[in-house]
Amino acid sequence: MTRKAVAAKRRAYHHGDLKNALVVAALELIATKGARALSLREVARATGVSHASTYRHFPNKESVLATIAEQGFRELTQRMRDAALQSPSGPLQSLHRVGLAYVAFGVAHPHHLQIMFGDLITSHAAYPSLLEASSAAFEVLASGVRAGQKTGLVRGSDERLVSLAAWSQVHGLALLIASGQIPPEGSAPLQPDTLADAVLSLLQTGISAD
Amino acid sequence: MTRKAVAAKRRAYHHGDLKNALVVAALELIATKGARALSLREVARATGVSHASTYRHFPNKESVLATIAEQGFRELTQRMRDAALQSPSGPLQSLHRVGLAYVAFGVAHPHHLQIMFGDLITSHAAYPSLLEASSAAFEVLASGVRAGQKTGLVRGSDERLVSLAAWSQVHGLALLIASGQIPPEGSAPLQPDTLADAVLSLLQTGISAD
DNA sequence: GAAAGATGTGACCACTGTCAACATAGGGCA
DNA sequence: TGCCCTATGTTGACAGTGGTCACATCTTTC
Repeated sequence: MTRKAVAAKRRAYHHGDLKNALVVAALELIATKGARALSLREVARATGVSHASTYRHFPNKESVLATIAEQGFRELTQRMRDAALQSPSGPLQSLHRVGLAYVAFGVAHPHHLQIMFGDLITSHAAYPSLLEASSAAFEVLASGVRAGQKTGLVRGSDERLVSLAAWSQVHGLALLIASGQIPPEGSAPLQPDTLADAVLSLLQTGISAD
Repeated sequence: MTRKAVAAKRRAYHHGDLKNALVVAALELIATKGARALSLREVARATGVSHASTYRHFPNKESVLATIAEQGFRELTQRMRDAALQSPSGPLQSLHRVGLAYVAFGVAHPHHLQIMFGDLITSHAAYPSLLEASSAAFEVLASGVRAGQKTGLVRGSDERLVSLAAWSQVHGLALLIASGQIPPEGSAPLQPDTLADAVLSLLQTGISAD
């Protein structure tokens, strides 16, 4: 056992991995109380550390959120990539699954979505790696569209427009579900995945080549 | 001139219409500094009134935001209704225009959109009139879909699903544009309305009957 | 014209993000 | 081995916030 490990065990003055510990604690708090209610002091408290120690690892609160948002984009990208590759049965089906993965992510992590797309982070441009992570996510969708267009299965005018349509559809649906805005009128309450499947089918019809 | 008016003129102890004045001031501040940065004390300061007076008219900060959100939904509803009625050239065109109106609203009032759909308001259910206002907005879209289905121009299985698809599309697009997430790659930067028009055409193709 | 209710005020509380001065631990060099 | 330097953590302070209270002042009603 190294010196460091021993020190860590008896809750040493130096934590050893505070930066990560803080992010983890922040995620837990966000999961229970929402992103907006997050306070750095509470995060520090939960980590068993003084309130100012945060500032040795992050310049400010926003940058903590930016870190979390970036992680969110990376996980979203991963989920979409996995969905795209799983049983490669053609570009359209692949795109459909990517969309489902996006919605599923949003439903599973509504708070993450809020941080990623809300206004908690004033300017994404201030965090290059965040920007890069979000572009990577968008790129999964865009490349799916390109593949579809290459095989002639997806309408071909402008890749950006079709990608954006798909992105909007999936993004809007995820947000509406995640924020509980879908009106549950009627006898049978609609399940998120059923709903997503149906909605994405309509999208698919729209973007398919004639 | 009434007593009240005279009193108002010399900045009386009693304001006369503080509730509205506060909302107006809040809107101005939000327009310049964003919804998240809004503080009740600043609103009170801008209105020339003590910070505690706010609490004679609103139980808390959230309810101020709820009022603003409600106003937003009412204006959105109005815009969509106007768009639907303008030159009645068939259900599909009408729906298309409603969608454009939605996106236009979002682009014009991104902060409003944030308040209406963000997590600034913890539970919409706590504000019945807000809930009613948002339902009214959704209803404009839904009734457009119904009209399309009645004339056989829109796919007919489940009205809710088609409405939701349209809502998602338009909502997602508005949010992506309003939050500046659309990647401006390429030589020609896409204009919001051009973009919305193109995306909504794809949606239209998707929901049209074969 | 007085009592009752509505509306505005200032003092106060607990809490927040952030900063500066200080404390301590660990790694590199003698 | 021992010492210094730097990275990391702490304490204490500041201004600003949402919210409540007792109190002041105005309006309405009888």
